[in-house]
Amino acid sequence: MSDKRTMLIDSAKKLFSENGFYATPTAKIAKEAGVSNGILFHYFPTKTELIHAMYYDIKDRIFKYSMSQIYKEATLKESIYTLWLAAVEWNLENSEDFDFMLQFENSPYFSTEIEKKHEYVQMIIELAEQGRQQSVFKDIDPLLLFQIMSCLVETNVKFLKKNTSLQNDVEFKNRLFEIAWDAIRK
Amino acid sequence: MSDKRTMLIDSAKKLFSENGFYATPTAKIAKEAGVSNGILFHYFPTKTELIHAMYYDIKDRIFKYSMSQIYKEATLKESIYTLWLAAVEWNLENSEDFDFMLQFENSPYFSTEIEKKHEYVQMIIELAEQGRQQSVFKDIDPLLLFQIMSCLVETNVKFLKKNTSLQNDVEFKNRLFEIAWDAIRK
DNA sequence: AATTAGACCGACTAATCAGTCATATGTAGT
DNA sequence: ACTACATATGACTGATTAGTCGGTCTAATT
Repeated sequence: MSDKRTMLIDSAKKLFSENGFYATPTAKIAKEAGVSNGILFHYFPTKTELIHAMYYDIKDRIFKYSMSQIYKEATLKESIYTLWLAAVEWNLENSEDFDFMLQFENSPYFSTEIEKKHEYVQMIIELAEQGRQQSVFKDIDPLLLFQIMSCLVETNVKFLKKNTSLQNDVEFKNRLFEIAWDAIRK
Repeated sequence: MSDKRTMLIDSAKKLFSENGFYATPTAKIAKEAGVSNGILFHYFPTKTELIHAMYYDIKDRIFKYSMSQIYKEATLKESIYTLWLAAVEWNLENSEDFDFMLQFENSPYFSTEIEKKHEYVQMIIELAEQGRQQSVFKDIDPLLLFQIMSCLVETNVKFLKKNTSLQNDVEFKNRLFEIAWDAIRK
């Protein structure tokens, strides 16, 4: 994997999260990365392919991080808590990735088919199915449970980004988790 | 309020929800509305102002609809239920408005300052404040409570749009409401 | 030494698009 | 009949931008 390819993705991420991807010319991305315009299209034949590559790159990284946090002997609630916290903290620490994702997932570039394919989503859906069978979660579609958790994480991260003083407040974060937990538990 | 102005907004809504607003040229909007290119800029000096006008137009309409559903003697839970249901049903019935809103609220055109200005948002924030003071809701920022309700409505509408058979299932909708209610109640 | 292939450059182009402008018509007040 | 303003047109423009292309450089292979 080339150095320049990575630098292009990083620059794109930065500029996209600042101005959105429609207001970010490819030429500017190349300039920011300190490479030529032509090399961008050498690695990513179209701007769309660059954007898709970025999406998968981010999902992979958050998945790896989440998996590193989880442990096997945990109860269901503990697992959900760990995953919830991992998602919140990862998104706070990777703010540009978060902004990019928000924009991407609500743009015409995105479809639910793209989303469902990823192993990260599959893993959480399985967990939701488990909790439902054990009568711990409310009796609704596991995909919907996943989407509810996701949208709550999203809302919480947005809120914490605006209220920086609360970002390290463990007690507050626990209260936020209780909201999510009460929503899905029976 | 001119006829053509309304037609421009309607055409823009249709095209934006199909292709997104960056992929929709102003010329196409005018053509779809059956008016000249120039008149678009007579009513909306810039494309951005057209987009903002559409946002306020939609908020106004959902506000009016919600207010028509609510009644004064209702308990707090009843009021929240009515507002939640009104939002879900309105968004289901006004699918193009919903798609536009999703896109807009996650684009660089949008800011929380714009959101907070609207009386619809103000009204719900007040209700949230009320519930918090009465110890019915969890003890968190009313704005956050509003955003949590909004994101849950959003998720529910997205889900119902994909599962058309559930759209008229009152019992299912009640279960969806319980999720939202459990999330915010103490 | 000759060949090849991929990385790399940046000037260039073809197309697109937001917004302008000269012009014209309707219409309401004086 | 005159003024003034809102409504309307559509050809036009200046700026921007995704993607191309002709060509150079380097390093490995034959």
